[in-house]
Amino acid sequence: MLEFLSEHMTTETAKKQGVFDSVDAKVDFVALEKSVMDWWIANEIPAKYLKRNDDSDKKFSFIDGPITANNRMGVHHAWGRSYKDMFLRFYNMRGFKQRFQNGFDGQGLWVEVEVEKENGFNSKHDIEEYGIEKFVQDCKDRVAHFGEVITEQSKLLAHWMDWDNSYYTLSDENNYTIWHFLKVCNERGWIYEGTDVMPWCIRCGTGLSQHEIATEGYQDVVHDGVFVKFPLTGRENEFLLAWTTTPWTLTSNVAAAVHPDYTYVKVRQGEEFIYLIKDRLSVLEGDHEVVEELLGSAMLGWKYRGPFDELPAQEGVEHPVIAWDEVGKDEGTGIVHSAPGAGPEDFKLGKELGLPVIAPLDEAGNYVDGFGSLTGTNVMDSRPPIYASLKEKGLLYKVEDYAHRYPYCWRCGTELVWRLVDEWFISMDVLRHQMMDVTRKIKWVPEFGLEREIDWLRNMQDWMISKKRYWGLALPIYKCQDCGNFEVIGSKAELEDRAIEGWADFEGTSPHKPTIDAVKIACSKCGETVSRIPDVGNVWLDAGIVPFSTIGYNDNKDHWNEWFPADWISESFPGQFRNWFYSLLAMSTTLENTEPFRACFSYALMRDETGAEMHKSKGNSIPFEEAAAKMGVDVMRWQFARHNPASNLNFGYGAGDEVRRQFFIPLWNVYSFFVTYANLDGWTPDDVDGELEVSELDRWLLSELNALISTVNNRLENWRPQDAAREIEEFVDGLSNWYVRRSRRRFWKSEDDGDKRAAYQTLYTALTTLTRILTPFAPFLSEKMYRNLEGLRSGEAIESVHLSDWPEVDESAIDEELSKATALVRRLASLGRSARASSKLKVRQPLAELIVDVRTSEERGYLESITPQLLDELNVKAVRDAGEIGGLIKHVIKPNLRILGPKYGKDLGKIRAALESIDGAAVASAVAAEESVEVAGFSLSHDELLVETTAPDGYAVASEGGYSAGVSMEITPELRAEGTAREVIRLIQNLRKDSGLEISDRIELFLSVPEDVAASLNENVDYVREETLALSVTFGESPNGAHVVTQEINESAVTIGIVKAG
RNA sequence: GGGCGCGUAGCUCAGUUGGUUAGAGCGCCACUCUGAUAAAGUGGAGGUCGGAUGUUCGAGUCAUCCCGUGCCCA
Repeated sequence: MLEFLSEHMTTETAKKQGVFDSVDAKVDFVALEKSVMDWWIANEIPAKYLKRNDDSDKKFSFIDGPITANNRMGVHHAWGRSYKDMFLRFYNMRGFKQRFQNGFDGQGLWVEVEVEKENGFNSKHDIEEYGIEKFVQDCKDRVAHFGEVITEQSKLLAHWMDWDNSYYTLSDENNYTIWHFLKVCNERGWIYEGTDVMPWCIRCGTGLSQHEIATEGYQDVVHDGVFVKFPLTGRENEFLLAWTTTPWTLTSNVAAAVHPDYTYVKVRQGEEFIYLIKDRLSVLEGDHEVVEELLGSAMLGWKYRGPFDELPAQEGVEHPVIAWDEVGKDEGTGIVHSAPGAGPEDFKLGKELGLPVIAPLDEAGNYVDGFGSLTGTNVMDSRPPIYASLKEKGLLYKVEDYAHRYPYCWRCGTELVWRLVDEWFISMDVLRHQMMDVTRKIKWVPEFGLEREIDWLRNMQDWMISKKRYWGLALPIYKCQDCGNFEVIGSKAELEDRAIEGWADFEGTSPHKPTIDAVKIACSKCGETVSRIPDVGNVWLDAGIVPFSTIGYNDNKDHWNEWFPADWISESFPGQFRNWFYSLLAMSTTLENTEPFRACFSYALMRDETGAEMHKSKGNSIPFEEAAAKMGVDVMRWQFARHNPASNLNFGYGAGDEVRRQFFIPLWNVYSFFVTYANLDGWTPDDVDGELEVSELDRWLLSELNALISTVNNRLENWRPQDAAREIEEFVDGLSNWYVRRSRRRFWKSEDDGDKRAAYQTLYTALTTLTRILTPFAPFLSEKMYRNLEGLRSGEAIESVHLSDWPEVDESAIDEELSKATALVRRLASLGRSARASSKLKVRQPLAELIVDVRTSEERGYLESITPQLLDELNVKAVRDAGEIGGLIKHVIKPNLRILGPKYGKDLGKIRAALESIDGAAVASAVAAEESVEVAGFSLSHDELLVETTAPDGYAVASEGGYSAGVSMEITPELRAEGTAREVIRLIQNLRKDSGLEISDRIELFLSVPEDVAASLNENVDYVREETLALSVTFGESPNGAHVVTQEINESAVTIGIVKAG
């Protein structure tokens, strides 16, 4: 057994000044991060990092998806920003030149809504009263403010971007580049003004595009389901029973739709006859009698009196029964009230049939003229008067609750209505197919992103690009009120060229409302003075153009060619397939017919730790700064990095603590261990004199290290950070729980020999290499370790790990055989411990032998080389291969399926059956002799069979996956004595420690023990002295002043005293 | 109604081209180690891998259908 202390490692050696700053075994990661951050700032490391590869020929082009600068950023943003920072760091350390440009999104309704809230506005009227110019300025100010806030927050995350050069989607360049895009669309004939019934927010006073209400715009609510009687003309006392969930639209009823192929019934209730679909008879109240069945087609062409025929708006309208295939029989009455001015399907149907359109609402949701007493009242208040009117006319059959999903305004939460409006669109007829081709050229991560995007493109309608608001892209569409011609202006210069008035007022301002609207042009068809349409643009135009606007598409084509397309973009996927990814694709396809990015990395949603949605109002959301201050940024980033991005992330402090305890603390312990002993020994990395005795353990660690670099490279290159992080975790586990544990005595021992120097050299190499691999994931800790291990030591060293090079793989260091052999030792050692545990025999008690069984002859071949490690790990005196023990044990022969399967196919069944009853011992010896065996008429070679063995009686065995380890349970007197000695040594070591002795202090040892224990100790007295640094061993009472402890060992009371020697 | 995911231990998840007896962490209980020590390790209990059928010598893995769930669309 090695002694771990000696002369020269006495007090004076311990005091020798080490080259590394001492490392506290306890660590406060948050405080550590603060000090690293301060050092970065003081030494301008981020700035140096950004410039690191300015002269490189290799480029990595990242286009940032702009974050909305409308509020503070939250932890869910930190997730995405951590990915961005991670991959950019990886490529920076590998020498790729980058732009590091962050983006802020700033135009659109979301900003308007917040500014309205700040000012207490409730409607567009309030804004107009306040003044559009002031309002727009407030919006700009808000974006500038939150741009700064998010910048500062991001810096806390160690998100290193070129913060002074962030782009804003509200910039002139961005807006004018969109103009160019729109002009190109118009040149291809894709831009048109359409009239349609659109979802409309009466608070915001604007329509919403399909992109905006899909999915997250819906809420589950309960509305009134209203059953209304429509009196049939020419059929006395006969009524259609219609059904609607939007009673306000009854005022605009024009027709009633039935399904021509479904069966309807005529029902008598009292004096009246009611028609409805047969399947929905259950909706009727009270007694009824079916008097007739008829097909829906039989009802076509019937006329009825509308429920609000008295209104001027209804004057002259005839109400027919019409056919519609979409009529369902699962809800309502199978008779659908149709109002082409207030429902999208109704509008489409009405258009086909040439029905009149009655549009009841203005932009604030008030009834327009022609609706009698309803005129001027709001749609949201319309239920009571409408029900009252229907009752009065005897048409209201009943009202009941109806639960359904209904669209709401995604910004302000107001219930939407359907309104007939004129909006501007980009036709997708041609573009959609071109976009699909472009989409297929891109690498989507996760892969199903491709299908999602294609699916959206296949189904999406034309892109509605107009919005009747104030703050946003000024759509450069000029429509002549005289001749109806419209033109799209493609640049500022073109506008100046075409301007016939107002240019002087506009010049010097940004292209926003209201200043842009001072400029008028002359109609190219009729010469009339033409104004811009008042609408602003869809916000996804703003974000979609950035691969053009931010890298010089208009004014520096060389630069643009250098950086376009992006190598990589990254964003959260819910929503982005129809938003940012979509608009990027649309604009790049239109302008260049090519992909705007080569790889798209996307990730799911952040939830709280229990998997619930995070909401400020629910109190389960975590502010970013709080998370940074409580769990630390590295822990947060690691939690992000190790997660599978395709599934939702349950984020929280519990998970963070797990990361800290499972990963960071063991890593820190290794680092702390290294620094402690290197300092104690005065070891430095420059300590290169003398031979190194590189051990197998050293070679193993370096092999694992180089394999790790290679794997991490591969995983990150393929956008799989979670795999990279887990590989690193595996490595750190091996480093901590195998390399360091197995190497401890090499560091403790006295001689300054080649073996010890090799251990230091190896561990140092592993740690310094690991710091670099960790850098993209845990930028603070890696810097801290790097500074101490390398940066502080020499003026020539690169000052920051973030400026250092990513490690190269040394293929020659990778030894797969050794890696497999070591994996086998670890596995067998683990099984051996398991066997010991089941036998209740402590590791401290030496045992005579370990019998191991492995699965393949390849593994059998490793046994000799790993035996010393097994002896040491499991405290046994011998290791035996179960295959050599012949008749003592039972053999089970199994087919090696991986070889036999492809070779024998169906015959494998026969072989298996034969093996069930074969003579195991005979086959085992044949296999051991590498002879072939006859089985079921087939000649199988030794490597086509697997021999499994079980240990004999008297052994405790553990097995798993074809591996077994058994320890002999028989304890001889000699083994017992040694075990006892070990117990006593442990007691002495504890006592030394509790008594405050230095590691290297010598002691006088006094033992007051029963006779049998004394005998055991006498047999092992040299061992006891070496291990405990005892100069003398005395059996008897301890002198006064000795440190004393009494404890029971193997049912005997033992009293030990120690006195520090000399 | 259609498209795309997901479904593996009580919970959260891993499982690379199909291969022998499916793993980890957390939680619970017990134990071990004790000069990395407010760390670490080992064991126990816990799985018909959502279900069925098929392909195959062999299916957690591939195919089809069904169930549940989520997202996207109608």
